[in-house]
Amino acid sequence: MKSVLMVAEKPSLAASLAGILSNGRCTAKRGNNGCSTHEWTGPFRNEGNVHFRMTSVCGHVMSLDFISKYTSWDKVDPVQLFDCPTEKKECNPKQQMRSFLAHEARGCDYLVLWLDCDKEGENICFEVMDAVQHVIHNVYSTFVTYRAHFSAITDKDIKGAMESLGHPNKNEAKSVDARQELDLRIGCAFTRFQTKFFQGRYGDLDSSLISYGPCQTPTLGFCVKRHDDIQLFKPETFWYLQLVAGQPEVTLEWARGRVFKKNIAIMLLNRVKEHKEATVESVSSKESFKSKPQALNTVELMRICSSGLGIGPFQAMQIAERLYTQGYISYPRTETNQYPENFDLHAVLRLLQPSGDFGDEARAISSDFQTPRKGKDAGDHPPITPMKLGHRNDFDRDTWRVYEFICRHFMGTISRDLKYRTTTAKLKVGLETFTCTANVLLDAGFTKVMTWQAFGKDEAMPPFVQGTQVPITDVRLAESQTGPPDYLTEAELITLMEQHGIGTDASIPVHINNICQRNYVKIETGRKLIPTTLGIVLVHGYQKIDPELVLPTMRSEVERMLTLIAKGSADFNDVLRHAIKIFKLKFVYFVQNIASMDMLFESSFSPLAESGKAHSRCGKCRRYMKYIQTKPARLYCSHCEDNYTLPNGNVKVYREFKCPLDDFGLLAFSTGVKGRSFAFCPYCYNHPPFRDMPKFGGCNTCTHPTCPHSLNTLGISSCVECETGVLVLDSTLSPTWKLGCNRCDVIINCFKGATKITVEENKCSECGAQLVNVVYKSDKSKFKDGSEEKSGCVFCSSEFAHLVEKHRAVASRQVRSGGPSRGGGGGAAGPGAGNARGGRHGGRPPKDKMAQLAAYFV
DNA sequence: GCAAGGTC
Repeated sequence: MKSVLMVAEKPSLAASLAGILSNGRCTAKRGNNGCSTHEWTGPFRNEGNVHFRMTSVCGHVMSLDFISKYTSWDKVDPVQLFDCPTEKKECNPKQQMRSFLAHEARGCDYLVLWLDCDKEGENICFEVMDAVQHVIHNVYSTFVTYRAHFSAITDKDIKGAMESLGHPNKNEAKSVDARQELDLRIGCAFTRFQTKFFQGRYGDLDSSLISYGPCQTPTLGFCVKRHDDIQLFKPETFWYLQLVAGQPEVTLEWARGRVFKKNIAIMLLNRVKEHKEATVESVSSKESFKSKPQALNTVELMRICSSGLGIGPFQAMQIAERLYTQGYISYPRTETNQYPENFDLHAVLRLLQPSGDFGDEARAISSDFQTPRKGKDAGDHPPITPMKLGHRNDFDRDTWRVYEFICRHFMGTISRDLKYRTTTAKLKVGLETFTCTANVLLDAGFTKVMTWQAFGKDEAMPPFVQGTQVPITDVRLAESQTGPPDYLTEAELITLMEQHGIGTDASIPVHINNICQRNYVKIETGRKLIPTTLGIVLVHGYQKIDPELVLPTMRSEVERMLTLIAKGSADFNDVLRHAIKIFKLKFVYFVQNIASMDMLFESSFSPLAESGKAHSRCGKCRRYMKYIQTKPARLYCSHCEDNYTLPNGNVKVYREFKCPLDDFGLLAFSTGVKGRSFAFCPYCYNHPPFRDMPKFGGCNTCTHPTCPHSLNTLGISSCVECETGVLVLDSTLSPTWKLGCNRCDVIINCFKGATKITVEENKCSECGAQLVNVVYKSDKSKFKDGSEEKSGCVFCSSEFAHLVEKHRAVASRQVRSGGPSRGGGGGAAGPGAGNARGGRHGGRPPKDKMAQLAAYFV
């Protein structure tokens, strides 16, 4: 018996297709990459019975990238990315999709491709064929490989597709290859160039990546456009007449709406004032409808989640994905908003009826079932509908809200339209016309279940009778101003993206998420998108250099060229070469004129030279803080609007270290090689986290139990001179090392050139100081026996004696007792070992470190 | 460290 391999785009679809094609009689076996294989026996074309094996991929198998030589941002000029070689790599090497497919293809004579019926699906067809070409004989032959064309996952459609198999479309697949290559080259070239150009110039750019992309940049463009409209808006004053008449009194609307010239308004007012009565010219009423919704597709789901539920599209899709994998809703990524012909709407309605939350509505609708509206059938997946009844307690709050919305929306689509009556009265005063309208609800229709769209209160109207006179109670001139538009809402942005073909249902939330994460826009209350300074400056910069770079039409122009490839009317290589040439020219021009964008950056951000080298991140918002060197020296976080006082002296960023308490980037303070130095957290320095830590203290006064920079971890012994200080290892200047007192100016330089020094748990049996472990590079060892590593006591170990010197910090205040006798006057003489041990020379022995710490806690 | 497109 012959065998047929069939491949779908995702595991869930493979299962559905196998179920339909085998009439529910297939076996299933789960692969270790999440893809299942289903098997059964049945007839195939004119082969009689064959063995079917149906499996799937997980979206694309391959993705495009530059060859490894061009991955370096430092060694490669971005302009090279327009011509350099690319290669296809497996999207997810861990999945081993290619070898999985090859394995499943063993022994198969035919290949039937069930990928989604769009260009991406066509492209994946060829990825699958490539993966199995060495296993299935003649896989590129039209007698071996077939393509199923289906537009809905229904019995009829799927079995029909099996009866009329076609062939994969090479041109459509190639158009996707071209799109991938263009996006890669253009996006990466611009992104690398911009990032490298601006990153090194400004200290307070709050994004580590200044990205450009053919979808994300126009998306940002929409947000900035609205911002500019608001900024450029000039309010205009206008005037209008308000007429009060009738019994009960109503304020009527002026048919002219408003006028922008005051003297004209006054003239018209005076003419009206000549009359004491208004004439009822007509009273008419008509029935109006508000249509029930169309079946739900992805974009509409995202829009309503954002505008109605306050859940962003990215999160909404994550929730929808989870609801789908748990079987509560149908596949959530679809453009189609029309139910398939034989879709069993009643079955869905039946499963909702037992619900305690909307079961009443479900039952009411089932006895008053209405045919749903027609919409668009994109041929991908059926609309999003409930598949299983869920209960409030099954989900977290937002998941329930999304699920409940999907259920209620479904019921809305098979409800009646909302019906209301509008009554309009037209009153005439001289030549001026005034109207009064009142709406009265006749049938709530779908709003009974979609309660958030409910009709407002019924409106009343005085009993105006045509042809009669009505006394005018009052007429006055009102003044008002035109207002600016509001910022773009997320729902509006989604609509704009959809209209301009920016992104797809699956990628729209990703693009919006991107421009938020890159700090180009912020989402404020009401899910409005407010562009940041960075976002505004970027878009304005493009507009100065090459406005096309930010126009949504740029994407559609590329898509138009790609369609030529897909239709077979243009050659793949010609189109690609042409498009790359254009964008390379644009890129070169952009690079040449980057100064005009830089001017905008200059006026919005602080050049790095001015803001000093020390710029560390704020622990609250993770943005870089401004280093203000003018006294008093401080760090300023412009986002949080907080200031942090700094010690006077040299302040540098202390590598990548962060304070474990507040996430602020650690800094290193020093007054020179021979002066004091310590690590500190700018937040703790101003707001000590522990009672025993002094204000304006460094990490060497912090009693955090585990932080690798704290007094607890790096303390060695009590100070050899002052009463309360502790000598703490300072590694901020390594490979220069010192023990510094955290209270006075005592400094013990030691172990110069060591690569690593760690403070050990154990104490010296003689003086009680913590032991240290010192490591030198093998060829740089300073130990007399040449060994690389030794543990011992800084004060007592003879092997350490020649590596430890003691002196007082230079250019600092006099310490209390002083005395040149101590420790041989700061020379290299026996590191105060004498005073540390004996105390006979007036010094005290170093106390037990933990006892010292305990004293701190009191 | 980069794009956009699938899907999980």
